[in-house]
Amino acid sequence: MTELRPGDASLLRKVNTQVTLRALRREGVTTLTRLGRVTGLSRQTVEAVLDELGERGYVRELPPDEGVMGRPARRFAFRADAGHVVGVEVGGDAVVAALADLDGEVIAWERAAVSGDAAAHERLEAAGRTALKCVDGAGLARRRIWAVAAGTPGIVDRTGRVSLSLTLPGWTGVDLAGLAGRWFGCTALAANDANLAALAEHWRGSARHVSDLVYVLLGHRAGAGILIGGRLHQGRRGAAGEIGTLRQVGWERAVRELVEGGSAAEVFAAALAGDRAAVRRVDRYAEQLAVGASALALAVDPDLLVLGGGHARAGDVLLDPLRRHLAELCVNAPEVAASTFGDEGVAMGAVRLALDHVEREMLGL
Amino acid sequence: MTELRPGDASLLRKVNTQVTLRALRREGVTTLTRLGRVTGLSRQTVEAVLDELGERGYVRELPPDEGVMGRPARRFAFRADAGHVVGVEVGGDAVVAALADLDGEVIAWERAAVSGDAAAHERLEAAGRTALKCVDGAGLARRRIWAVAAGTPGIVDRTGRVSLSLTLPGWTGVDLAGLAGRWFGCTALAANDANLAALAEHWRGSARHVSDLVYVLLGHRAGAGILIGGRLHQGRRGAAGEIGTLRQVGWERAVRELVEGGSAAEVFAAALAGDRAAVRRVDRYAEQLAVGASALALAVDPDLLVLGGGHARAGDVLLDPLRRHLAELCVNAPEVAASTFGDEGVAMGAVRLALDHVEREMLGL
DNA sequence: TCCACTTATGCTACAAGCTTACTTATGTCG
DNA sequence: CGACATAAGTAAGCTTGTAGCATAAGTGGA
Repeated sequence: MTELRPGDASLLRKVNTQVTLRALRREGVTTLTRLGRVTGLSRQTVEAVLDELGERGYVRELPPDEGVMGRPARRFAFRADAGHVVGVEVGGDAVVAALADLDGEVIAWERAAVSGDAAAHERLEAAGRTALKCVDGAGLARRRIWAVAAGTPGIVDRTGRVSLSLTLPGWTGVDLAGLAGRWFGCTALAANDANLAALAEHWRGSARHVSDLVYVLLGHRAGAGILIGGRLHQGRRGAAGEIGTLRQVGWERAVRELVEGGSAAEVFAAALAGDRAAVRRVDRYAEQLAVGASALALAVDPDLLVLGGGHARAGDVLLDPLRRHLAELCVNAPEVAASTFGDEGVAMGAVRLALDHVEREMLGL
Repeated sequence: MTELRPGDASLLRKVNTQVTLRALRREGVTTLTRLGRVTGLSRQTVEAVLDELGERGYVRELPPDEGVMGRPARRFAFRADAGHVVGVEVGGDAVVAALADLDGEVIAWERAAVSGDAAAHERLEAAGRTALKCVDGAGLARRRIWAVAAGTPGIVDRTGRVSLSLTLPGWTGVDLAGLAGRWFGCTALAANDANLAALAEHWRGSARHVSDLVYVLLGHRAGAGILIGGRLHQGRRGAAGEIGTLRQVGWERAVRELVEGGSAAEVFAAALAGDRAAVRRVDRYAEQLAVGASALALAVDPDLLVLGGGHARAGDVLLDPLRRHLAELCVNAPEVAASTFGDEGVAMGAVRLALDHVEREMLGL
């Protein structure tokens, strides 16, 4: 269970700092008195906390509002530009980097194509170059980056090493987090791409008001990420959700079969237009996906199943047959929704992961 | 995420009460000074906390030790007999009740046979009777029971209602927690049997030092329970782990096929003796189980897979082929262990669930 | 029997953090 | 320019915590 430490008075301050900071960020620009009301803390306490946060650079005082009754209130705001994070997707055929401030507002995107059979060092170099370009292009000093996170296909262990990659050449064994740390000389994290995309959906996507979530990433390959209690569940070796590798489930084969008759986009378009053969092909794909998806759904019993990745852009052409097949297989199938992010989900999730780390640090563990 | 409340000084006291209580229970009979050292709190604080706990009846002061150097130290002990809980398994063909004190030491067991096709009200009556007999037989006043928990096959929702039972007649829709609450007029909880057995293994069984765990219950029917981060994961509707119902997995059929040639115990015994046909039969059973087990393992990537229920008593005769088939199916299969509890696992888990509730209450939220 | 030694207790002083109540400052509005 | 509204500032007091030191209550040996 959770380790529990004895608390002295400073613990109180930590808790109340956390409470105040959250309220301030939720409310936006706010007055002292209002913060007191909202948090349930006394004005004095809020003031003391804000002073401290101001000294540390996280909070700024604004000039008082004019034209209102009574003595002008002191106004405060969270300094979202106090620090920044970078989230990177290191994918099979592209690298996507996002630069974001502490509010998670993305300031700049940067993309680069990478060959599917590029060697590991080429892929890494492309990732680093793209991340740096993203920051430099935004005119931000590199030392302003507090954390970096990277997402990539394959199994990534807790230290951020790729412990197994079946799709990218030479990728197994790469210490992705370790190498990403050198880009800006800051802490770096790495995780499986589907896991990060799940995080993004929970943060700002289709799964905002949900606590247990299964995310299925469909594209050149299929993978899954799991959130339980709003937190990433990675498993002992980071392999949680890798059910697609089970032979009986056969996601790999399903993807291959789908694109036998042309590109996936073409098949979906034809099905949408009413082409019988394409409809059957999509239905067959959905049926095969449903086997793995229902296994995940039955194992986890999530509040929501989100479909993301390239194929999810097909929308209901794919989702409706999938829902049908799921209902056949599951006792009570979960709701199914499409991802709200396009091909930016993984990078967004990486931003969220980096922010999680920064926010923990910000308050001293 | 977790709701975060502002803290005043009383929060500190709560935290330190928790810390002190845990240390006291871990150490057994202990002196004031020692508790201070162990917890990292000052002796004064520990004393104040212990005074309070003494008044509430949770802690007792013992006469000082004799024959040691120096001034005799005041000695304290947790009063495990301050309250009691009852854990009940309401199974297909039997009811098992356990009475335990606050340390989780079982004071009395009580069992009763129930017909597999008994009506719901008969089964409930048998359960109530058994629970009451267990307490009465131990000479304990019924009002000393602070909480009851019950485990049963089928899907049990968060309120403790059986929302789906495929094996017990009339069982679907029974408000098990609500009815169990009347036995002793105290709070009552209910959950799926495999979930509770998983809890028991993590508490005092094979999974003590593990945080993510999949428990597979094998007997007349097959079910699974999942622990993540040491906590029960029940899912949206309490159906997490119900992968056995997936047709492709076919646990129900596997169980049927195993016992075609005689009772399960006979088949396992024959296999152990070297009977070729029995060995093949067990291997086939293991192979079929492995499909579902590997799906769970790939979905959750647990630290450990525990096998329990009647068939797990077969031991390595069943476990070894299962390990073999799992290794074939999983990228990196988890370790597999047999349950340490016989047919008492579910009731033990129910005891743990009830204790969890009591311990939360003991400290005020 | 008595005295030195050991160890824990009891007491006092004080610091951190939070709250409440009251006074004062600084605007707007008629 | 005075009344009113609103929030800031100030001071006292409570709870909970820690630290240091004198004191109590045993053991053990001369």
